[in-house]
Amino acid sequence: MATMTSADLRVHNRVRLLRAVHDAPAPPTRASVARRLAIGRNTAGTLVGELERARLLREVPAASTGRGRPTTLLLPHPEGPLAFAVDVREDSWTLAQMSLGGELTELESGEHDRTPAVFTQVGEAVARHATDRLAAVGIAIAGPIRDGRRLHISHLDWDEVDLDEHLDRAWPATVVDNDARLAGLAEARRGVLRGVGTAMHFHIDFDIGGTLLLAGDAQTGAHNIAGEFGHMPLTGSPLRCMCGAVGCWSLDVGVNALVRRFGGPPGYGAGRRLGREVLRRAAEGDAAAASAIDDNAVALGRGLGALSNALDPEAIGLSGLGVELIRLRRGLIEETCAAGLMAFRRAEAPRIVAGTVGEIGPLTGAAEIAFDAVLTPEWLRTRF
Amino acid sequence: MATMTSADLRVHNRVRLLRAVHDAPAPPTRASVARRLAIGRNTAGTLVGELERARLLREVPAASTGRGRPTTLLLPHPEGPLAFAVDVREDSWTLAQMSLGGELTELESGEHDRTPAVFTQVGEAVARHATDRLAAVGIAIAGPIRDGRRLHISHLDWDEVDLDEHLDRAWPATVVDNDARLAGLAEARRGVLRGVGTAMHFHIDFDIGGTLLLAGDAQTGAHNIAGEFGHMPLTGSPLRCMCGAVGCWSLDVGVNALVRRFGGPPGYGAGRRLGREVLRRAAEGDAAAASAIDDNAVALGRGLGALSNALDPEAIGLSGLGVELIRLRRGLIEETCAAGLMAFRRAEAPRIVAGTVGEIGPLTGAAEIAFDAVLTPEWLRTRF
DNA sequence: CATGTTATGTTCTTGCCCGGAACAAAATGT
DNA sequence: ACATTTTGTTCCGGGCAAGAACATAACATG
Repeated sequence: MATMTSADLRVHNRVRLLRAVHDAPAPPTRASVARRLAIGRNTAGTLVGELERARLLREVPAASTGRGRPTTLLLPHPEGPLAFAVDVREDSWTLAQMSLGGELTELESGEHDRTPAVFTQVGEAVARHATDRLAAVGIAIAGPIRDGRRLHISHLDWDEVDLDEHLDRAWPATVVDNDARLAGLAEARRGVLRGVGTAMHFHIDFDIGGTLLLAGDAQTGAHNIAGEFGHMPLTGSPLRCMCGAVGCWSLDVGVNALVRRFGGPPGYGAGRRLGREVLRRAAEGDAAAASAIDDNAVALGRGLGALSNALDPEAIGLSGLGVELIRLRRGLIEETCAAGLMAFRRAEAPRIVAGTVGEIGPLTGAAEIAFDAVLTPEWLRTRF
Repeated sequence: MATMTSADLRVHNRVRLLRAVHDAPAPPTRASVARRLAIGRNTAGTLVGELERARLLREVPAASTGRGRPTTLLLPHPEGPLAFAVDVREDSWTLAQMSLGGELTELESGEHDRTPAVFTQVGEAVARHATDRLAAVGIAIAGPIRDGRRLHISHLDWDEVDLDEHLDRAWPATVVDNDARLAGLAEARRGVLRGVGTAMHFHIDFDIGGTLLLAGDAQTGAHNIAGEFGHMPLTGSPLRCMCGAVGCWSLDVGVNALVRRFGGPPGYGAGRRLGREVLRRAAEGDAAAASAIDDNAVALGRGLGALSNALDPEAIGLSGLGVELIRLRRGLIEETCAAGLMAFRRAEAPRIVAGTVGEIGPLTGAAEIAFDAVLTPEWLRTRF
């Protein structure tokens, strides 16, 4: 709750208005935003006028919907700020841009050599596409990012890579976060978890990562490394995990569990292929594959039940392999989840839902945190 | 982010000022509050004057601390609002009052018959002490409270008791919450977790309950039943828990685990005595008792490590039996916690700290949530 | 003991903000 | 053609916090 003078009030309302435009599922009208924010038509007129002169919004006549004087649609200004989003996966990366309102456009993608040199590569791509419209960059990385800079990515053998040493000083304002958390944030802002007050989201890839989502924001923890739900001993596995702990949930859920089961080849590209292969064989009736999928679903459900007792979500989103598991084994997941719930919770169990943002979840989330840095009083002040 | 007119600004700042007085560890001076809120001395003067006329604050000359014109101390007004707090335990209850600033005074206590009739009893006690200063009542109850009204308390055999049927219509504004969560809230507001951005707190009694504390607020979940961390399968127990799930952490941590180990008598009063007895015998060198304490500490540490991976707290508070466990077995708890942490977290493990609020934690937390209902623009408007 | 220093309180002015009222404008419905 | 509905626009009024200047009450210094 920051200090407020009457001048700050204007800034505050400008931010609210821009945030309303950004968060709307479709471009809203000036009149609807005024109603939504509970401000007068006169005030809305003033605010929109200022934001248009600041090249943040553009007004175009709206198609009339009935009686009454027609109003205008609020669109991002053609010279308005853009957020860049980068998704750094285990062997490739993608660069995209998002404009106010959430429209995402892919700009470029590439492979990388699994060393931090990828950041130089990405930096060059950013420089190629950057214009003076670029306001902030968000980066999604498949691993924990302590304090927003120190990377510990076991599957790339990055133990404590300091991001600041790899981001050129010429980089624009940059925020970095974990891909699973950003996938969850994307669902909370623009997907199936929109409007849910308390939600959990899990992104299931090789292992399982996730985030607690409260009122559309992802919980980060004290060192920005919250969300490693996959490294809790929820399913009784006796194995030691490569994270250093024993019995991690991730040993039983995700592609790695399938790879271990079928003695597949190591290596992440190969593992991903094997994962798809197992899904395909299960669909064709292969009993061993089906049983592996069953085990994955059961382990997933057990963990979801346990975590629901602790965090009481209204809904649980799943992405990555989780979408397939819901499609193939919804009943099994829900049953095992219910079995893990305290009895009195079972009547009102959390909804388990498949993410709707899809593979661009991390990219979308990265763009959202970049915009979060833009839609602030501080940034807005630079524009006036 | 609510609507704001310039008139709301004044209300907003009145709330901020009162909140600053309430949250301060000791009565603050007018000048210090002005600095803290970053408002001018003139504005502070106006605000304090208004709040004094509204019988919310009283100003008394402050002892001078050095050079400069002496300022005034901001104290609760002698006719100002009071919050009542009730702690309903398994066989007894306590009623206390809190004034602005956090001073807690016990008013009355009693036994009860383990039926919801306790609420009638408590209601009569509240009526005995209520004056027109009473602004809100907070109640702490040892069990989950779904949606703030439906109670599921297994050890009292309350399956789905509707609180609204037992709270007389004449009751003042009342908020109800779980005792473990409120104990954590008390530590976050007035105890060892004050100022910690992300914290977990666990109240260890017969079993273990807790809460995630974010910026001094307790996470409630979608149905107000978050925090049942004790009902996650974190320690590999094969037993079925009376909650309906299997392998709950609470089966291995808390007084119930000691009772089961020593085949002690059922019943909560007896269990509590046995718990103290085991602690005493362990202190006297009894090997079986010491081993039981060890097992409790090990199970506690394992769970804390697992949960820290997921939630990344800066500090973990413990109350109830947890205070004794820290005193007797800090090393063991920290070791097993570290073993459950992902390796890269071990260098910066969460601090494990004993609560400092003590047995009045639930009562203090209940008073805090009652004051939370008072220190709002809405309530304040009724006072002007 | 007189004077300077420091921190705070008080008063007045100024710039800004939002809401409300009244009116204008642009569409639909009859 | 005219009423109705919804929105945009203009102007005014009440209100707020900041800043400057001054007043005040303590301590510090010699």
